[in-house]
Amino acid sequence: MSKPSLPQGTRDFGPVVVRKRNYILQTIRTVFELYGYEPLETPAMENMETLLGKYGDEGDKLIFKILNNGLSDAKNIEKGKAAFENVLLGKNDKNLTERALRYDLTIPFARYVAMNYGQLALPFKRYQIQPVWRADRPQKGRYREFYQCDADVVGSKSLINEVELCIIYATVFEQLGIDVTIKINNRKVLAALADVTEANDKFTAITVAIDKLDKIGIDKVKEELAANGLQDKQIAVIEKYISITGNVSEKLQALQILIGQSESGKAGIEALQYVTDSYLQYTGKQNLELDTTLARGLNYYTGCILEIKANGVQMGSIGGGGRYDDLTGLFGVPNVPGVGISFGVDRIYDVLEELNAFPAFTNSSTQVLFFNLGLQESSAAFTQMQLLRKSGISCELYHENAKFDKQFKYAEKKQIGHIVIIGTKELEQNVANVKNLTSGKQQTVPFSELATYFSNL
RNA sequence: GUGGUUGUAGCUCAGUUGGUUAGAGCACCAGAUUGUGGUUCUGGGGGUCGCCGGUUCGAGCCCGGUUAGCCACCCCA
Repeated sequence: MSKPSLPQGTRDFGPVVVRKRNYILQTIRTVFELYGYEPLETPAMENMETLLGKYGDEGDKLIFKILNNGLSDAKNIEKGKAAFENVLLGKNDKNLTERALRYDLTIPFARYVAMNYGQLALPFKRYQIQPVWRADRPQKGRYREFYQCDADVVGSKSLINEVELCIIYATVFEQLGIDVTIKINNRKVLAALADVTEANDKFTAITVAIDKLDKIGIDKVKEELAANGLQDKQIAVIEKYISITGNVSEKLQALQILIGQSESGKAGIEALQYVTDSYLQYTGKQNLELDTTLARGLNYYTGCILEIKANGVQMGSIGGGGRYDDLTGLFGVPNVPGVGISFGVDRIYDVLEELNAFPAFTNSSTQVLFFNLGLQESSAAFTQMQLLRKSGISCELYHENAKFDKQFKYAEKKQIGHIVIIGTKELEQNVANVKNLTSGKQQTVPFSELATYFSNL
């Protein structure tokens, strides 16, 4: 038998890692609930037609497809062979695969809203924390199976939602102890830029290029724009745009001059003005930054777009989101606008690890280990242990009568803070010897006071 | 999908121009030590050198293929 292994790009999460991840997820979940968002879960797999065509050509290639069952049945063999020929041509065929693993949480959410539109109390605010799958090649911070952690509100055009989502970001990262900058921009501003540049047909190319500014620098951006067929005159306008600097109001003023005459530009500037003003008014924080070069790849965004940068850490964005006008239109229910945000759990984990910012309690769940010193002794220990457990103190009894050395090492390895020794001497007097493994101090505690002793630690 | 790089004990890694029986540290097990761990000492178990093939009298080392990890590009979280 060959060595067991994992599929490419997937991971096991051991006890220590799960505990730390749960801490992150629980923090996010609690804040979502605090702001009135409701939980939703959707299946790991969706029908192929639900997913295809929603993420662009690149996206379609990265969808994990599920092979149909029963292909070897006599009646299916011919259909299967024909379907396979289709697949070899790069097409999809229902006779070979009609289901696929979900690629993100937003499209399944849109599908859910479209299916339940009549029953939902609008606006519908939901959060969803589940894994998604992509047939991408793994690299740093990038996996084939990873968790997304989304909050969206659909059925409302109000910019109050944008403001609240920014505050949710700020609250979560404050609770996690990560100093962040929330970057905001608006796709309408970008559309206006394409408009005044007279390059509406090159909108995607422009956004993709300027999004890379901080990564590759202005010269490479200009090269990329030229490679995409933009004239020098047009590139000059774009250069003017990405050179905008200053604080929020200075940037907005500069935008006003550059693209304020365009309908779309005006709307985008107004939205940015409102969201940044309100955010400052409600939080008093200065960490919401207008970043005119923020573009974000996903093409369904139509309004404000957001991205989170952790300060003082070398790491890509740890969250992002934005407004989309008509996602459910893809499923036959038009005119349901929405806006949402997403947390990058894996990267947040890496940031906390790098900052050494996980709280101590994430290290171990067991607080107390009862030593096993024989049949009589361990029986008494078990009785005391159950009393502690009733008081909410997590504890365990060493599984067999082993040497002290072994029992100590077990406690040490599991980072259990205290051990309890009940031997024949202690048994006679109804007391236990309690040792704090961190300080090395030991004291004798009567059985009747054990629970109070540990509760008061 | 394209390219680079790595794969030797549970973990981190040595291994000379190809040459007897592949090593170290940590971890593990046993003893010194039958009710007080973390230190120390002694001994021990553990390997298809990722996998398949080729060159050679002889391959951990050279060549080809393959697979997995890591990294970069495309794209994205």
